[in-house]
Amino acid sequence: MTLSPNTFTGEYSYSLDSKGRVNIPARYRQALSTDNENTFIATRGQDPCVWVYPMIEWKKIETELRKLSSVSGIHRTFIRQIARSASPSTYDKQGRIILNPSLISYAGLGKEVLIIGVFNKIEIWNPENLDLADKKNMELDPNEFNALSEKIVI
Amino acid sequence: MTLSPNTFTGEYSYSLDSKGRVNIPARYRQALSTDNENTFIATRGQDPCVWVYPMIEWKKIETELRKLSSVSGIHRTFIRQIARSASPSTYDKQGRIILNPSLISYAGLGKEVLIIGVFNKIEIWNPENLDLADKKNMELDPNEFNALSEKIVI
DNA sequence: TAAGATAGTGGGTAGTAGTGGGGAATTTTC
DNA sequence: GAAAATTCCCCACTACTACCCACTATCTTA
Repeated sequence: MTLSPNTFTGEYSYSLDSKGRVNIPARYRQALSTDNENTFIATRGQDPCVWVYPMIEWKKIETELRKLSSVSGIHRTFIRQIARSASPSTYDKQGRIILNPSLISYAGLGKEVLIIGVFNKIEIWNPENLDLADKKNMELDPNEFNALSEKIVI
Repeated sequence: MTLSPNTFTGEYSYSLDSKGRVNIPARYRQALSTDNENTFIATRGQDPCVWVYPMIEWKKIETELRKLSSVSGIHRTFIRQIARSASPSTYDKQGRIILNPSLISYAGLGKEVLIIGVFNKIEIWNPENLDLADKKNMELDPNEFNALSEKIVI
């Protein structure tokens, strides 16, 4: 049973092999609509992790970025930062995508990785980094966190 | 797997040989639609790098530039800068294009170059220059960068 | 509970991609 | 018109990647 198409939730512990391959959880693959052609785009997260978008979700971001004019230097830098780390990957017969070395080192991934579904995208973490990042974000902004809980009813 | 035709993302480290040849990453060549006839146009980037456009993308830019009035000196200079250094290059059997010496020196390219796909064009960088340019742009306008990330990347 | 199906992991291999260099063809110079 | 220089095309070597297969563990179903 899956929720809406291209929506991911839940947490999985998988392994990254010596060739840079990670399995996409079967649940997530089943949630992927066919127009994605079994393809994801992996890119740098804003936290130290890898963000994985279904292809059609990524294209929405791309469309937004294309609207930005290249006249200003900061726009060019912004677009470049996002584009340079983005690489499409179609999963193989076993359901794995390939992460390129630069993404692996950015997220500090080792053999054991944590895969988390965050609605429209998937995050891939080194389990240790996740704890650190969460703690850090909480400490930085405890009020913000409380404000959010009041705003959003779960 | 490639995204839409004539769309490039990702980052590659390749070498510029003694004859001024650089490889176009296989991924990018595969993304090139056939009406480009294996041809790119290389020109000066607005940052200190080489911009490489698929032929048909370049033609669009050319028509845009034609529309710009040549009344103002700034316009004339802008158009001249882009036009004078633009040169077409069809890639050889091994997938390489040739960069002319003036472009190489403009971008300060050495043996090792960084190739970045920025959606509608490809950028060729000296890795050191890229860091500098990004830092410079960030310092000029740090707030705008954050504003953009909040608006666009979800 | 047993058997079949599905999911995750690991490794081998053929084909492709990247790099360097040689030689033919063309252009330039004296 | 010949020699030199430059450009362009082709070939060969190496390394890597994408694909395929096999094994094990887990889940499902009868």
